[in-house]
Amino acid sequence: MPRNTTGFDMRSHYCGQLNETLVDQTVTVCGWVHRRRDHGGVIFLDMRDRDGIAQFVVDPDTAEAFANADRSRNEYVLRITGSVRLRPEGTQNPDMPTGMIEVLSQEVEILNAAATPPFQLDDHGKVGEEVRLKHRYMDLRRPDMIDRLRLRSRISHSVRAFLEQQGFLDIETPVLTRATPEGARDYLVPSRTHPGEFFALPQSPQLFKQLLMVSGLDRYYQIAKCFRDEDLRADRQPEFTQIDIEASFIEESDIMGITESMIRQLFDEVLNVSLPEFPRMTWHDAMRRFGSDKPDLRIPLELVDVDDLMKDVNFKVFSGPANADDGRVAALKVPGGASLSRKAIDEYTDFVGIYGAKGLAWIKVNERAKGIEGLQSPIVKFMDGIIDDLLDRLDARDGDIIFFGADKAETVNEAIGALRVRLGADLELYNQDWAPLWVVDFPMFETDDKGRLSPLHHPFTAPACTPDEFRHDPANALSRAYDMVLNGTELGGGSIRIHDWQMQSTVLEILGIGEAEAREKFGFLLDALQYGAPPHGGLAFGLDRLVMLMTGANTIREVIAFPKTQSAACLMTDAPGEVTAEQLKDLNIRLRQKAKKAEDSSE
RNA sequence: GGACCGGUAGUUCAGUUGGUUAGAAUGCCGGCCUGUCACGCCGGAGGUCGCGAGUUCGAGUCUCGUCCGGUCCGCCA
Repeated sequence: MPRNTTGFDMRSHYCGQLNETLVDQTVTVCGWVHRRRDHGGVIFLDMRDRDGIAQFVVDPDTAEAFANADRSRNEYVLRITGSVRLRPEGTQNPDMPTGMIEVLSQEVEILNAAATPPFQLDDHGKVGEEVRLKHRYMDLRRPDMIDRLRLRSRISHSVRAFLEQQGFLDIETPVLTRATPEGARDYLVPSRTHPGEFFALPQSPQLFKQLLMVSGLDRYYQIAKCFRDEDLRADRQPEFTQIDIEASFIEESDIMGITESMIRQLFDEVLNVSLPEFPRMTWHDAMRRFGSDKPDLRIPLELVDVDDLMKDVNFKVFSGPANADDGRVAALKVPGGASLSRKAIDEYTDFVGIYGAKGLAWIKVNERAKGIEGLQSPIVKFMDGIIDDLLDRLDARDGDIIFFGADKAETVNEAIGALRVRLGADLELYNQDWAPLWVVDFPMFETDDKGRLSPLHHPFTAPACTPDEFRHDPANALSRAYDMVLNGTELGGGSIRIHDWQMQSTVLEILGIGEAEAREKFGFLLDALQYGAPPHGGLAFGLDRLVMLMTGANTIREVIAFPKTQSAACLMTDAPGEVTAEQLKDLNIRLRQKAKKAEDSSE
């Protein structure tokens, strides 16, 4: 009997495990025909399974095996028994991990035939994502996809092992729960037993994990599915996965320390990367220096304030924001950027326009020694008298370009912050592979367009000041929230929570949630906070984004086995779908209009 | 809700100023081939040009609408 490394009887080895140490041994593998090369007198079968690809040779001497190999086509499922041997001199394939050996097949059993695949599974043809998603079970056979899912599994395993070792308990929380106001749009599930009422799928286990702290579970974690019915992006799916963590009797430094260790150990174990210390940056500094609350520190460019210089220039586009309370004039110097073409600059002007910027001023520093003559710019004529101060402050040198944003501070931050990231990518300015950091000292609230306060994090975040100070000036209060950022992506965020029911009531009141509504929607939380709630806090990581970064994928769809499209549909199952009239009746639901598909077919 | 890009053979794409029978590569099918590994050679099949209107003597090509996919803005506590 061959040594069996698979633990099951049907086969002895995975294809990827075959190597020189097995020469002269008889092995049995099961897998898919990756490719078949028929030379008339001899047939080569590249067999593929989860572990890799190996070459099998079928000879006419074994007539039955040869006939089955002859019948086989791509993606047929075969079971092959044969003996491992070194490939003849000159026929080794150094491009294949198993290329030193081949298996001379004695038995070829066709376990299942396969229709012609809808697309080529090898790396040699490009395939559109739409086709891949429709036949996702085929797409997932590709080694790239298997590798990403395998890495995802290793990541969640590493995280679980770390947290278990630190005494965190894996506790499941409900998926059918109640809708709470604020936040994202809920996915709703109608209740049959309570006609007219609905469950909501959780946007996160936030309230449950806080209640587990009230229960005294002390340290909780869960790899939990979360649901938000909002429009999608490359890094956003309607259902996504969080590594959710909460602990009691802790402060910011405790939870930040332990989760930073977790991420550092994860990168070490899975990628063999030792991450640098995570610097801490205040939200205010991040916005000022990078125009973003999740700065990509791989890019060595910074926004520089020049409001003071621009207050008196004869150029209203700059002097206006420079003198306005909510305005900002910021400069972004790109070393060597003077070589950018007019066309490229026009494209960047369009780009910042997406974020509401009305234009993009610039100065090319061609030859600084020549003074104004050495500068090329549509705006330099307005800079009389300040140009030297400006260039000194930016340490501008020959060959640099300086971009300017002047508008409301929020617009400048968004536009020039995005431009900074775009330039980093376009000009390949990255000076390190991994740039993690903590962003801290977030404001409690932001002001929405109607002048109301809304929470920057969520309404259970504790303020970083005394209750008296908080009530006196909530608009300027800072929170005890923290975000972990990696390469310009928010990996996770969390906070120390409010554990005092009066403070929680105050926050809800400031957010415009009246006592009656708070009682109705959050009554169970306010009650719980009165029954001995410990100080507690936690954090949640976006697992999909983490895996995306660690695998180098461009979208989180590449690290999710069965993702949805931008319109939140599944091309494989065709979900969502219609339901029968009986089902709707059971749920006490009548549709206001016919579904679109029905409408199309009836007209 | 909005901006932009795309939809032509199973797949990836080309298709000129609106003009004959819509092409290529790959895949697929058949034949040949005993050392290939994206095997090779010969032959063949394969198309509602996303869908619907309109303009025109004539539409893959122009116009409008619509559906689908993608990127982004808004949105995502």
